Formats: sequence, C-alpha cells, structure tokens
Amino acid sequence: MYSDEVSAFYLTTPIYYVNAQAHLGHAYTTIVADAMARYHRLAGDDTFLLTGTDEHGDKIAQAAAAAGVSPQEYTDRISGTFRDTWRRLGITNDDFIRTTEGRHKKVVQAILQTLWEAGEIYLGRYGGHYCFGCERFYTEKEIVDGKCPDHQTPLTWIEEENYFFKMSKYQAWLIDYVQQHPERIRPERYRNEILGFLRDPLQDLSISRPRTRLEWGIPLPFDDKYVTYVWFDALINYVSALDWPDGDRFRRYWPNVRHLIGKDILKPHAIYWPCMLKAAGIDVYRHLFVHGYWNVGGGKMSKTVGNVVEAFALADKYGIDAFRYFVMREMTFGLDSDFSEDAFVGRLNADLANDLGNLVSRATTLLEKATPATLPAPLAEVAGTAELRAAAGEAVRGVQRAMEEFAFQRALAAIWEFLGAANRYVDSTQPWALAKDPARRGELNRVMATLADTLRFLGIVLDPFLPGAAQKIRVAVNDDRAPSLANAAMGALQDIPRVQKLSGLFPRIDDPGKDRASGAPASSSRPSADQAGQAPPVTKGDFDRVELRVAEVLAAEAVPKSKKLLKLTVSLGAEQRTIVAGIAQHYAPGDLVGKKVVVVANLEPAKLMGIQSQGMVLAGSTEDDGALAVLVLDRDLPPGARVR
RNA sequence: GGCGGUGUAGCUCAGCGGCAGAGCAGGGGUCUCAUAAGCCCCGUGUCGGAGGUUCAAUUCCUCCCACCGCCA
Repeated sequence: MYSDEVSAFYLTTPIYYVNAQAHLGHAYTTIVADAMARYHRLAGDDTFLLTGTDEHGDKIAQAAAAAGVSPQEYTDRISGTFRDTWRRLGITNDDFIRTTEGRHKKVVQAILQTLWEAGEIYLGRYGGHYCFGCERFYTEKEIVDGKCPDHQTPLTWIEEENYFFKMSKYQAWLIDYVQQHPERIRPERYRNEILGFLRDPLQDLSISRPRTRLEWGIPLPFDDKYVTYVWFDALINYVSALDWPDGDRFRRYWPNVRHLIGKDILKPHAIYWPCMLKAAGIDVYRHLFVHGYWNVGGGKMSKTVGNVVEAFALADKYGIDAFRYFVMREMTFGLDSDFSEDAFVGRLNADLANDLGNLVSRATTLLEKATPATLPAPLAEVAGTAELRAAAGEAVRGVQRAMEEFAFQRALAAIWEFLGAANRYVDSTQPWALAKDPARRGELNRVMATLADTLRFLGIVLDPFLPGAAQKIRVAVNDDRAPSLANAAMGALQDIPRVQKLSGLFPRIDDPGKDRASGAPASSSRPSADQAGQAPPVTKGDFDRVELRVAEVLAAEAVPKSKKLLKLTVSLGAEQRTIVAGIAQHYAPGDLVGKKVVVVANLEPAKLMGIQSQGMVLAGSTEDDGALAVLVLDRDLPPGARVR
C-alpha cells in the first residue's frame, strides 16, 4: 500500500485523433499538462500523467486505405509521430495509451458488458441523414440544401438498428451533480454552458455502428455485428490505462483524477463521461479543466485555411523552453488567444531575455568573480535583503494559488514579479561598487550570498515551466539537490557556493524579420501580411502624394468581353469620372451603385479594354483573389472628401 | 430564433458602487555587474452607445450596437 502522507495526482490529456500531425492546439494541452505534472512532482505528490492516441473510426480506415497500408500500420505510424513530438518537447508523461492496444480493448468490452448486463444498453432503431465525412447523423434543421453543413457533400439516408446507452435517465442526476459540485468543471463559464445544455431534454446516446459500415473499431462483446461508437471507446482510455477495475494504478490514481481538455470536446467529457461512469459504478472524476482555442492569423486554426501551426516548428526555431513559456504565459487559461510569431518574439525578448536571462547572466558573472576572493568571510546586513526573501515567499504562494486553478499565466506572472524585485535588488545594492571598497566586504558577501540564493530559488520554481533553463541554473550554482518545492524559499543559504557564469540562457531575437520563412508556419501561412510588413517604410510626404478621395458610384456596367472589369461612373463632387475596376468576379454592376467608395484620384490615366480609366477604386483581397472587398465608408461624407 | 459571454490606454487584459489600473509598445533620464539588458520617471482614456436606480455607476437595472460561444 501507499503511504497516506504522499498524495496522489492523476492528470490526463485527451487522446489525440490520429488523422493529423500534432499541432499547436495539441501542443498547448500537452505542455500545460506536463507543467502541471512537473509541478506536482516538485511538490512531492505521487504523480501520473497520461496522454495517448485515439485510433478507431472510418476516417482512419479510409486514410489508411488511401495511403495503401493497413489501418494498424497507419495508426502505428501517426501515433508514433505524436509520441515522438512529445518526447522532443520534453513531455514527461508516465504512460501513453492507444485505443488499439489490447489492454484498452479489454476494458472497453468489460465496461460494455457490465452496462449490457445491468440493462443500461438497449437495441433501438434509428434513421437519419448521415455524413460519412463527419461520421455522424444530421437533423433536418442542420442540413443545408440536402448537404452536410461541414463538408457540403450529399448526405445519405441511413436507417439502422443500433445500441443505445440510456443516458437520458441520468439527466436529473447530472444536473444535480453539476450544481452540487460547482468546482468540478472549470473555468465556470463551461459549467454554465453545460447547465444551459442540460435545460433541454437529454437524448440516449447511440454507442454502436454496424460493422457493415464501420469495421475499424472495437466489437461489442454481446453482438459482434457492431463496433463501439467513437466516444464510448475513447473516453474509457482514462480508466483502461489504470487497469480498471482492480489494477493498483486504478486504486491509487483514480480518486485523484483531473481531466484536461479543449473546449471543443466539452460535451462528451461533461455529459457523456459522467453518465457512463455513474452507470458503470465508477466514481465521477474530480475536476474537468477546459481551455480555449489558439487563433492564428485572425481565425481559428483550420486545415482548410492552411494556418495550422505544427507543434514543433517554433520550439525547433526558438527553443523548447521559450515555446513552453510563450503558450503558458500568453493564454489566459479557459479563454481563446491569438498566436503570432511577433507576440512570441516579444515575450521571448521582454520576459525571457531581458528579465530572466539577463538577471542570470549578471548574477552569475558577479558571483564567478567574487567567490574565490571572499570565502570565507563575514556577512553583514544589507538593506533590501529581507524584502527580496519576502518576495520569494510571495512568488511561491502566488504559484501555488495559480496552479490550484490551472492559471498558468498567473503562476508565471508571480515568478516574474519576483524577477523584477531581484533585478532591483542588484541595482540598489550595487555589488560592483561594494567590490571596490575592502571595508565593505561583509556587505558584498551578503549580496553575493543573496544572489546565489536567488538563483537557487529560481532553479526550483522555474522547473515545472522552463525545465531546461531551470536545470542549467541549478548546475551553474552548484545545486545538485533534487529540485523540490520544499526548498523553494530564500534564507537557508548562508555561504556563497561556487558559481559558473551562465550567459546566453535566452538570447534576444534582435532581427525578428530575418529568416522567418524557414520553419515558421505562423508567418508562412500569412504571406501577404508578411510581405506588407517587409515593404520599405514610406514617409508622410510619400503618402501625401497619393490623392485619395471619396467617390460616389453613380453607374456601373460590365465591360464587354471582359471577365474581371467593371466600368464605373463616379462623382467626386465637382467632377464625374470613369473608372475601370477589376472587381467583376466579386461584384455585380448593381451592387455598387449609390455606394461611397475610396479612389486614388491622381492615378495616371490608363486604357483598359479600350476604355480610359481615370483613377482606381481601393479594395482589399486575399492573396489568391478568392475574396475581395471594396472599401466603403462607415458613415456619410460628401463625394470629393479627401482621405488621408 | 433561444440562452450566455465580451466590449476599459496604441496592443493584451485586470478592476466590477466611492478620486480610472498593470504588462508590453512608445518618450525622457540614469547606472555600468549584465544579453544595447537593468533601474527611475512619463497615461484626461466619451471604461461600446442611450436611458434609469443611487448622495455617488466603469461597477447595479433596461434598451440599443458590435463581436464571440453554446443550443436549435
């Protein structure tokens, strides 16, 4: 048995679907989970971090077929890339579960059998419009023109018998349960969302698919003509990895489980999963922590938009610790955040290079010089030392409070408060001045001891977040103890340890525009913005030479034999002009009449398709001209008004 | 369409009944141990708009506008 003095901490990430490579979203979840697990290990808890891959389903079978390999070979390969990515990012998961493993299938079948025998599952008939791409049915109202709203592909009417889990009977229990345990789903907004959802009747959950349609799955133990539906299979990983029902792991860790998920899979985790657990006689999880999305280039990451940030690209370019720091510091846990390489470089320079890296560099430089000359020597009092120690204590308490709530951004902010205090301490004590005055040797020694103490402290509290940097700091200050939160305090160190200089911990990125294209998906996904950013600067005078004016469109007609051109007659107040604009693929002639647009009034006239064009209408467009919008005024101005 | 959320300094956000705040960016100063880093100083912004409650509203209420989420 385990000692009661050591508390257990079990944390799960979702298991990731193997239809794509690991991207920023996966990486955020997993990094945050890793930091939390490292934090609990630092606190001395018996910690177990689980991640893995979800490998069943039609899409996988199809992708495998397209790749000309068996589903098993295919999932082996993609699952391997996830495992490899987490290893490269330094993720310290204690296990990695795959839904195609025997240990998982066994538990899924055992739970299904239990529920079947308990009468929690029944065979029912269901008909609906099915989308093979989505692997789901759509209701009449969701269908757009008889097609799947997601894929725009025709739907197939399928009527079939399926097994259903009697989820509806748990509705009242679940509402009560969520209300009785307000801290269980966090942040609170997601709990409210679930309560809102539960105001409507809960349906029974279809948990099977006929093997005639879907072969790549786990067969139902009581009817092998069917395989389990994706969620029933996937959710169970959280207990199958613990060897439910009577594994040591299960007994030890399950009472302390916390699930970490993205908001896209809130419903299965907040509704299906507790009902499944309740029905199977398993205690419901302690906490569900829900985080938001990363938006890239103004929209959420999407394969079709092509703005997917692969997990390892930026870590590869700027370092694992910097990548971890950025995602944890930038995102308020639970809310959406914008991802950009500029923001990344900004954080790296301001926080990691200027505040932390520079402090480590200046402190180790001072210590390396001072140490041999001053040992042993007396320690005198120095103003500000007690305050710095107090700041260290405050930082630890801030980290503890923040980590209780998965508020990683606040945990890091608390440490950075301390870094500010440490930098101020160096400035106010001026050890370089003390070193010049032999009479003040005692004060110098006190400052040196305090700086060494500061670095040792940082080597511990930074460990969950910046494991690489923390390790380097511990090595530099000769701290070979295993890092422990119990030692995360200042004041215990009274002598001055031997210290090696450590500079360049986080070098500044001084030319962020340079060498961005290679391995930088954030920028390469937005080539137009990047090019705009690289255009040479113009002066106000340059810009003023362009005469922009408000113009009212009086008439518009298509230019014969031209696909792209519209001939516009516009008023600039005092005069009328003819302008030919290449916007016919996006605007019908009638669309613009009466609109106030912006034109370049002093553009050199040009002949297009035989028509003299006296100016140019401003419009924005995407790189491929797939979307285009003419600039119009958002409130009224007279034609001819200057735009500047 | 229903429910909910958000809208505060150039940017990201905190505050949520009692004199508008932080970080970053920007401007000025200063030290020299340090990664041209550190430290100090500099913010009147219709707190989305219009009404209302109150001695007092960014904070509470109503309506409107914009954006977002969940549901249908």
